[in-house]
Amino acid sequence: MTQDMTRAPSQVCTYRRHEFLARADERKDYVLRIEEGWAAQYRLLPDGRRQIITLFLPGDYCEPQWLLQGRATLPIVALTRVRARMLPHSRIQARAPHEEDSMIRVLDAILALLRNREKWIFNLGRMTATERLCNLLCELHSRLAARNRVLQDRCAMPLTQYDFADIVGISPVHVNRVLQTLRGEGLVDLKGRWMQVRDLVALKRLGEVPLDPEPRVPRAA
Amino acid sequence: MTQDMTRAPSQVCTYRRHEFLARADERKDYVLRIEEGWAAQYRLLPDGRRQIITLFLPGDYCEPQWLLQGRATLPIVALTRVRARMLPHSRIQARAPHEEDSMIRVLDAILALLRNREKWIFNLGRMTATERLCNLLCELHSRLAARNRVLQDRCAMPLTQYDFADIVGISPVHVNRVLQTLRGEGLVDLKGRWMQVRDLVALKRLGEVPLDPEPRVPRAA
DNA sequence: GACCAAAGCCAACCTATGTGAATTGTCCGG
DNA sequence: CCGGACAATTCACATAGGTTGGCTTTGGTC
Repeated sequence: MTQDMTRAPSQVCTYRRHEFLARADERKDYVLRIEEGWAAQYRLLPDGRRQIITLFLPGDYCEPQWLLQGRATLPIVALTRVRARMLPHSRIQARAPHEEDSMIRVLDAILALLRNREKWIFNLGRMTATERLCNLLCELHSRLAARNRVLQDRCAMPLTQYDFADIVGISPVHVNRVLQTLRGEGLVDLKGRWMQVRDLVALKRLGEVPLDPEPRVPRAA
Repeated sequence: MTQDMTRAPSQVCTYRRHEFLARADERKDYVLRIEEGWAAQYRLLPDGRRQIITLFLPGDYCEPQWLLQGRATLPIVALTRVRARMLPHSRIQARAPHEEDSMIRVLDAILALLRNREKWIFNLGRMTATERLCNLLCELHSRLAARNRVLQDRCAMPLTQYDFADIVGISPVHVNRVLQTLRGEGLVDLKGRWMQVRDLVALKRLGEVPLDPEPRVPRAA
């Protein structure tokens, strides 16, 4: 029987914290799907200034563009231990249109990235430190919730305050100041690799996150 | 003879300054290719803060994503009088792979946008006002040069200082201050809708733009 | 050629955020 | 239980860039 690319088990790989999932300009004939752990894509200036451009969370495709450009542009580093599945381009192309890991799904992921970057260009250009941080926390909360990784307002939060700083474009010291106030006002509690969201509505308001419409009761179970 | 979509003349449309090429969430079954004039995509907060996310210059596809998502996300406004060619999705799909306005060309444009946004997230997050402005001026200079719109270090520059402010995420007043110094130091001269680049190398250095390798002499003419 | 709006310019003052450097807390491996 | 490394916290001080408001120049239109 000939090999069925669409069904062949794909390879799983793991990375330790601080290990690279990609280096700048490296050739890539696959796309990763993160199964566990967090990773970050960043850009660095010789004088040490660092900006994180993209965060990859469990369930995310890690660099869907690799499918179209065949190479990485920026380095990607593991922020925690990471387990990821390697999806060779050939395998993705062989998938039927609406299956898991099909071409369409990956293209959708590219569009989602594009829109997320619209948001961050706005945040970095026009919002205050507090607004940016609140916005980030809301984004993380909702992305984790979408993957069923929020329980009772609590979720894992592996980012250090330095990581936060490099995402929202402020100094680590100021991250600390802002988090203190948010904690003091009873909005969120960040402690020991965990985040507890105490007042999501207020957090969204501060972060200029559009409130989503009242969830309607689902028709049937 | 049946109609040849790939050859049928596409419609040209024009917009006056401040007219919309797109509004948020509008359906789009075409992509524009700008022939003349500048346009900007932006995001606005109710309190008036505005951030320009993308600039469209002559030769650019205006919102290549429309091909994949069938709708606009953010408004796009003409910064000058604009002339653009409407490329219906069907026409793009009918094109042979490496022809003008083919699927591949449009996908490439999407990838280019994605990379440009990596750059701007970095700029907004980690660079100073002066660096951002210099970087922007270099970007514009090279994009215009690529379309043969730079003559003797001079090119048209329709952006107002307010526009600059909304691109690099600072106040109009500060744009003015920075431009004065750049002018004073003999790097660039911005005056009356024109830009004259007096010292491109220094400008790139200030803008943290990687210097490109010495242009090699082409093999043959 | 006069008029008006928009764009550019300027100065005084103010504040959000950065910097540097020291202190404390936490967790992990031996 | 101890030491080391990394993360969080604090404080004093510095500064880039924001804000307000007024004035001037430019350019397009009647």
